[in-house]
Amino acid sequence: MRITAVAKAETRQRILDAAASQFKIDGWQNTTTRDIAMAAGIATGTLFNYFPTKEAIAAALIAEGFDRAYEEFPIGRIEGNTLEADLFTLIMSGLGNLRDFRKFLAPACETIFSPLARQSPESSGDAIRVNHLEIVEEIVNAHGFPGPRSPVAIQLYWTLFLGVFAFWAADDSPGQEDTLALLDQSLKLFVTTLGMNQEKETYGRK
Amino acid sequence: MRITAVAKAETRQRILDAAASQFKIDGWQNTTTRDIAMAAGIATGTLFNYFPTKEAIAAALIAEGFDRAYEEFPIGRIEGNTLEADLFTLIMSGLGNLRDFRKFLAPACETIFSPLARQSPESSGDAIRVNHLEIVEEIVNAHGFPGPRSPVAIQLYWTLFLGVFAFWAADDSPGQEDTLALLDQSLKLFVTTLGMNQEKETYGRK
DNA sequence: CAAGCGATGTGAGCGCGCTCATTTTTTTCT
DNA sequence: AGAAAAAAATGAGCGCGCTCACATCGCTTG
Repeated sequence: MRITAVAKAETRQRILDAAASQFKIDGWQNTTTRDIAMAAGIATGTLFNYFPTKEAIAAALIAEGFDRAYEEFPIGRIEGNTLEADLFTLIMSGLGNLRDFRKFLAPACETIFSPLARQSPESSGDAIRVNHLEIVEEIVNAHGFPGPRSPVAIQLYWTLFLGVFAFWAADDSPGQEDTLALLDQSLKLFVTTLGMNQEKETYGRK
Repeated sequence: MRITAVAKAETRQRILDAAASQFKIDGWQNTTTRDIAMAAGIATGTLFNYFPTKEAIAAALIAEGFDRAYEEFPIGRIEGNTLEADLFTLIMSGLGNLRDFRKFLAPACETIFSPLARQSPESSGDAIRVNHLEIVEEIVNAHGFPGPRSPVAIQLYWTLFLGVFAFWAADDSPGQEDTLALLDQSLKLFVTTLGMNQEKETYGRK
């Protein structure tokens, strides 16, 4: 039982490594699940014992990157920073961790992140979304906007986040400075929304 | 040459009708291109002479709905309305035309609209996006925000639009009132952005 | 150690979107 | 009208993501 648990974790990691390197070589579309399985030294069927879908593999890579960003984020928060600055730091940290995957993960994220894919309640991307929103909620609260947020505000945040993510994935400007500008502007708008909702609770579902 | 042109248009329409009704019955995922072809009375191969991909069929249905909205939109515009109000009218009109498709088109749009799918320059959804942005640009200009818009502003608009679209597709609140609230708020933010960019041109790519 | 059993690995096979060599239909030319 | 060329339709077939009936492993028990 001990041995197998370790073996499973190792296999899982081997799949992720194999997938990451294959994606880098051939891109998302051109990498087949058979390729990944072969590179990881397992049968195709086995691969699907570890990840329910091909996109779940990519989702796991993305989740890893953002989880690392959450851990790195200073527990105390605030320290005189504005809410915008904290969210800016958090998001750029997450994107930074995904730097290596930027190019080839973009097409994958289409399916993972799309707000339109919401029909599958336990999709690969849903966990990432929920997790991310929890962290953001926490930070927002720490800055004196007591929750809970209205559904409109949450929806807006996620929409803006997706927009930034998508832009970042395709942004070849030097130092991704265009992404920085977009993120800055997006966060300003989000905080504006928070302010509005704080004054007049017009949009929450009753 | 005359006869075939008419026949081709008829076949095209037959495909769209067959697809729409099949989608309604079985949803997007469960409808196969073979189903559509059979229902339209043609071979599967023929279907792909008319539409390059399955998603292009859905894209055509969506484009039809929005094109109708563009036509319906009063040419004079403005007439004392705010920019928000005009955009609100336009978008709600487009969504209204897609009412019948709302439920089953959502998963399709994932691939069509996703900002992450930008890698394919002549994808089915790209034409819809470009077309829509042109109309919006025109309306914005008519309201005294002379173009051209900064890339950040355009990206933000499309992001917000997608968010609204996605929300609408899944919104079962009575009369889609939650969508109305989200759209209202989204447009406010967009106009805010326009105002900011007008005063200080900070974010445009040099 | 052998038998039993759950957990894990396996790969042939399914149904899908889509392709392309071929056949069928339509148009053009004399 | 008939022959040649162009356009359109066809469906067997390909490669993909994913499944599932079965094989294999490794642990527990007598």
